[in-house]
Order: sequence, then structure tokens, then C-alpha cells
Amino acid sequence: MRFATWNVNSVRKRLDGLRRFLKGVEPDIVCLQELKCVEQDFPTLELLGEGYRAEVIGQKAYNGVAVLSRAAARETVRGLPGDAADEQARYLEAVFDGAHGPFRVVSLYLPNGNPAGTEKYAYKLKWMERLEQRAAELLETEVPFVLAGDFNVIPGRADAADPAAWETDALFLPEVRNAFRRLLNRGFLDVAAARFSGASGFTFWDYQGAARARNNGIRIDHLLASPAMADRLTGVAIHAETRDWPEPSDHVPVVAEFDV
DNA sequence: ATGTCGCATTCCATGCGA
Repeated sequence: MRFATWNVNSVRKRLDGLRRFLKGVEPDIVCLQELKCVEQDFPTLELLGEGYRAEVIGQKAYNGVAVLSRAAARETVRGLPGDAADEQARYLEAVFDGAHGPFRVVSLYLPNGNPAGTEKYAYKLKWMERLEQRAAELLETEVPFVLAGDFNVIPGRADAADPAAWETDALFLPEVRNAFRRLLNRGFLDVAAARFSGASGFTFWDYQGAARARNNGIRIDHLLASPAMADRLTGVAIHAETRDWPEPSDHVPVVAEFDV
């Protein structure tokens, strides 16, 4: 099965590009982030017309995540456990029945956290703690799963064209990279890191400063496979060409194939 | 020279978030 994750930066603005991606790549599962709309405004019917069902958590203007799938989800978990007061639409789990048993998909939009040292930064670190806790719970179930989305973490110096420019940024501070590594060290495979290095792994180019033309990119969209899921990995791709389509998202899709 | 986007509102101009 083909799994994709894509921060679309407004699903309504990106509907044509999303359709083009679905037709061209034919993913079975698509994790979307930054929908930037409430659930009532999500293009559910339009995507059904393309053959995809949608589980959606929306929010006005900001955030918003979804899981598109050919087959219906058997079960969902809406929102990241660990803080009942957190109302930001950043986390959605969906469980599906595969050929070898159930598997789980998480679509997540980890907080940006800038500027560092503010409440936003503290929220990011706390959110990462909650994510690690939830990941630990899911690992204990031994049901294969993927954590997919915009992590807003540049894992290493090779994952930025100009790492020096990110030294004080909440996407690259040691504290944040360490939290990401703690998560990885629980046994996840960062599937793109396994197949790409340097610029070939970039997933984001800012709209500003002609970043795409200068290839001033970073790798922040990740697809992490649990150990049982990683055993079933058969392919990885990054669809950087979408960044050059008309009215593109600033992020591009990461795609992985699993025998599930 | 924050020079780009997308969204929202105080709505054709500005603030926020990224």
C-alpha cells in the first residue's frame, strides 16, 4: 500500500494540486496537514469523487489535519492525548484493515514553536513529550503504524541547505532535535532519511526569497515507521516536482510503500 | 528589502502565522 503525507497549506487553495497528485501517484492513504478550514468547509464530496474517504479535524484559519483513504477507517482517535484543554487541530489517528491485519496511521502537524523562548516554544516541547508518550503506548500494542506529517523539526545539518541560518530557530534548536531523536530512538525508521540525504530529501522551500529557485530547502515532513511497519517498507519517494506546479504548497509530499 | 502566501477582519488595508 502506498502512504503519503503532505502539508497542503490550505486544502481549499490546493484542491486542484491535490487532485493532480492523487491521480498521478495513486496513494492508498494520504495524511494531510494545514487544512486551514473547519470540517464543514473541507472538500469531502470533491475527494469522494476521486475515490477517497476523509477523516478530518478542522479549525478556522489555522492547523487542521486529515487522513484520506480508499477504504473506510475502522476506528479513529481524534486529538493528541495528554492535554484535554488543547484545542488545536493537529493530530488524528486512523486504523485500517490490511491484508496481514490492522495497521494505524497518524497524521500530525507538530507546532512550529517560533519564536524560541515563548509560550509557543514551550507548547511545542510539551506537544513533543505528549507525542513520545502516545508513541510509546502505540508501540506496546504491536500493531504496525506510521507517524506521518509536518514535524517542524530539521533533524540534522544535512537536512538544511543553509544550516547556519537555522541555528536559533525552533525547527533546529538542540532541545527540539533531541526530543525528535528521543522519539526516533524508540525504534522508528525515518523512511526518507533511510533513502535520501542532503538536498534530495528536502520537503519544504519557503515562498520567500526565491527559496525554491535557489534550492534553499529543508527536510521537516517526515514519515516514521514503527518497527513492525519498517519491516514491511518497500519504497520511498519525495514528490518535489509538486513544488513547481501552479499555486504550490510550500511543502511537498513524502510517499512510502509498505506491504501491509 | 519579511521581497511570499493564506486566512481573517477592523474588509481594498492590515495583522497573524508560517
